[in-house]
Amino acid sequence: MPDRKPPALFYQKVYALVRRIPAGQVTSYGRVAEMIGHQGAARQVGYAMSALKNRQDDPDYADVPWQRVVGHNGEIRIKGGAHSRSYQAELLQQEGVTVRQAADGGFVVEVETHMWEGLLPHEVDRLLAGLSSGR
DNA sequence: ATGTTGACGGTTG
DNA sequence: TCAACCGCCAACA
Repeated sequence: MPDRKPPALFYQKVYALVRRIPAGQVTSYGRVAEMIGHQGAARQVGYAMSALKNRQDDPDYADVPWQRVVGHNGEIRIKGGAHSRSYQAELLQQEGVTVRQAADGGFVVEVETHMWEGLLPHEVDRLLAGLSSGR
């Protein structure tokens, strides 16, 4: 059952910012939280990513590049089993991101070369200005 | 209003 | 080093 209610404001902020991550680069849950002014809310950013799977057929949210958000150390943290993690790794590799496979079978993005610099505070302000009112 | 739930991140032993 | 804790805080029941 897809979720057709509009997402809560916090989620909208997360999605708006994640859409700005350039292809071929990544950022972390914690950095997303910090940039939108919710320092320490990294887990909630992950929760927002998880909620996207209920909106796959909603054109307003189907284009959010969720695969570009990883753990602060580059670790792929998506739940849903090994298949989901290898899928995220595959999507990233397709856009040119270096992903290594760790000894334990997990995947780790090479953050040293692919970490996104992020947006400046005033750029975030502009991006998030007047959310909540529209879709 | 209150308790539970996490696609986190930092600390501890 | 690495696993186990534990604080975090918005959403949701």
